[in-house]
Amino acid sequence: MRLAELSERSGVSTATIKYYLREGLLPPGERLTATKAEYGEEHLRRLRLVRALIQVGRMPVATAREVLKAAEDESLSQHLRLGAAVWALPHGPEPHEDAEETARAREEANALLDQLGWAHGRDAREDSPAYRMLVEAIASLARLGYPHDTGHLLPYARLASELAVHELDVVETYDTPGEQIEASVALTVLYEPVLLSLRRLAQAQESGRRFDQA
Amino acid sequence: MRLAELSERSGVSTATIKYYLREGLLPPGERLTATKAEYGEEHLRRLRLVRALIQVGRMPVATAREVLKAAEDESLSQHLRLGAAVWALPHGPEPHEDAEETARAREEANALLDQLGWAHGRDAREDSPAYRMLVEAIASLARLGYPHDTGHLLPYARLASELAVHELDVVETYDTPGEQIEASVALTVLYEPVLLSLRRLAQAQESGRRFDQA
DNA sequence: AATGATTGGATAGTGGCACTCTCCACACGG
DNA sequence: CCGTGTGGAGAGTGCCACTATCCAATCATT
Repeated sequence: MRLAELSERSGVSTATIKYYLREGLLPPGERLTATKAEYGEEHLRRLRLVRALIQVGRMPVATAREVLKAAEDESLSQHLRLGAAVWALPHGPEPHEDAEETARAREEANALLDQLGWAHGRDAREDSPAYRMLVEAIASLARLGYPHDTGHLLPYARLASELAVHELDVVETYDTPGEQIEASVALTVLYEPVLLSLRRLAQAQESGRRFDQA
Repeated sequence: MRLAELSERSGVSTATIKYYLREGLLPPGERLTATKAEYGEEHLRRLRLVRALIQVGRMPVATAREVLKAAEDESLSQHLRLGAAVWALPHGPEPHEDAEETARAREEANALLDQLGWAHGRDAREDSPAYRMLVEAIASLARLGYPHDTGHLLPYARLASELAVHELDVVETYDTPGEQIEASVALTVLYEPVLLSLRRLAQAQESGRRFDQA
């Protein structure tokens, strides 16, 4: 298929597809002549994945490129490739290293993770964006005087753990490593808005039940 | 305290505080003379909340203003004021109304919510950003051929529901409606990164357990 | 008083980013 | 053989969260 058809089938403008090609998010089509290139179904699929990463996952374009590169890098272990998307997901501001809440938040986070027995990569853990995101969120809660102790956090961690098991089960239904990687990237990113939107709907539901009893 | 002190205590530059004042995110200080204004502890607190909404909650400045306005609007019901932040949280792109997956995603979402008995505001539900976010996420999953049926989504909804109950319990520990509103805004926004980061850490943990068994 | 620094306020500018517009040479189709 | 369409490349656009610059008033110090 030509660029125009790729555009029509994906709902992405040709200008934007050209931009993604330039940025290396999409492999070039097969050049037929100087002015014609052929794109296949896998381009369409890749383009949809890219859109999902960028629009639904709110990932910067440069980051999406890194994720896709890591996912394709066969020299990395399956574990690292699976984690590529998680590592690159947007994660907000870095912790204020000079704030006193940050140090306490870090202790809180470590206590929580230790208690859960999430010892895997304990050394590397503090480098992870997700860890820093957790620390900053806890520090923000602390600054505003809201609860952020292990007791309040544990339910979240327990649920997160359940979800991870469930998600990896889904990933393992795919046969080839390549499919598993792509599934992991897609599910990590796409189930995030599912989870957030359901939480928000549940809050509305519960708040209505308590404060707006009809 | 003066603007400079407010800046120092909050870690936000004076230029940015002035910007927030201009944008109406922060009430003006008490003007003492033509060149002096006095800010109180409540300004500091409000500023920290604003920062949390914008930086941690990734909310646009204009949106944060709306949230805070709604939270203060005493003509609204407690239920609506509690929901202000949820309503305004960033929620990604609007569903492609002309895509066929969207219609099916909408059915899927309705089936799920009906099954959960989340009937509250069923009519208004489709207007809610969270609902549209859910539909778009399901449609994206469908486009990429990943599972998005009620069976897969139910666990997420169940967990979301647990969290909502837990969060509303915390909100109800505050005495005055004003405190409850602020707590609701802050907890909605700040527990979101907590949940996401824990999910990502749990994934890393679980993926390591399965694929990188040491 | 004189004076240099500081304050709050207004305005214009900056930088990052995701596109998007404009050209261009080429080539296919009638 | 010519109008339309194609893919490629570079510059431009629009948005947005700040941020830098001015300015007049006023405070702190001499």
